[in-house]
Amino acid sequence: MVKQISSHVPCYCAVLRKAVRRVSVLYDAKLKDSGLKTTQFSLLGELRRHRTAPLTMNELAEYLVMDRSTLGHNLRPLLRRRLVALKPDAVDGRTRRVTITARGEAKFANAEKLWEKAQKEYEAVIGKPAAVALRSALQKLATSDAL
Amino acid sequence: MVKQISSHVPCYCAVLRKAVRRVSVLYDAKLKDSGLKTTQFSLLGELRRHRTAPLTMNELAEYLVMDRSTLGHNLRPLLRRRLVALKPDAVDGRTRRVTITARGEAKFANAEKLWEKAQKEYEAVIGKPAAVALRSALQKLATSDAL
DNA sequence: GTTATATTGGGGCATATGCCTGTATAAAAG
DNA sequence: CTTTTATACAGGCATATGCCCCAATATAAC
Repeated sequence: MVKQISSHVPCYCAVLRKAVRRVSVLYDAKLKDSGLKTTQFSLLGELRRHRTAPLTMNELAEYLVMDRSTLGHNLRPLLRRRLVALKPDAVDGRTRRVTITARGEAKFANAEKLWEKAQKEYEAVIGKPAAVALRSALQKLATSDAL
Repeated sequence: MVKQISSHVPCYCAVLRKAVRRVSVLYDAKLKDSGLKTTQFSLLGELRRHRTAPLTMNELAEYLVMDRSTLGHNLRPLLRRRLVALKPDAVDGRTRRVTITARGEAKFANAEKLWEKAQKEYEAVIGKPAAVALRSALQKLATSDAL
């Protein structure tokens, strides 16, 4: 893209959404050859982080700051491709625990290299200190109880 | 929501997306009674800002930092509800200029009151100075040529 | 134990987002 | 003037997002 013009909009949400569109395009482009979208990459990453004690869908949704039904929808393509699996819980018949498969692990490892390039490019644009500070502010925002 | 837990994820994009989910829920909830989603409200606002000289779809997409096809999709529900209109350009047969209708203006004016409450609540959560600084950083990010 | 309440997740609906491809129109090349 | 190239937009495809309502299961109240 060239010579980006945009109104100076007062809406906090609108500006946030503009930024996420722009940044998502960057990350999705970098991840393209891996066959994963940014959301899918993040989802697999979260599962990887909880390999030893798989989360229920509710827990996973909370970690991802995502609606339960959204998580369900996002899991479907990954289930179809056997990158993740659902295991019925031993004690609670309602819950299913979400795990990353070996295929998923492999896919993630491959995508991680491309993701690092996206991270570097993002940092190059706004500067690493600013990037880290911004991420910290957004993390706080994303996990604020008060909202 | 209560007691939000979330991993400390290194991906700038993932955290940005988490934040946008969370904030969008707040704004959409506030705007609910207006019958407009946040994106629709922003879209109408942008049209309103250019009332006197309606933009082409390409121009509008650029202002919104949004893909052209995404804009087309987002316009469809608004066209259906007669909140916006497309006028063929006088000189260029390919372009269509997007305008907000009287109905759209009325809808926007009503939604604006609710939007202000969302803004206030958002500011209350993270503090007004932080909110303004964050918006400024995100605006820069959204409109950076380098990306 | 039976009933009431709460939790877990699924399915349907609508919008949001962007890619790729095609079509129509305009502008440039010759 | 015809051909080529560039631009503007539409449509199909897939994922992303969240709401609502519902069924199944579990827990609490009695």
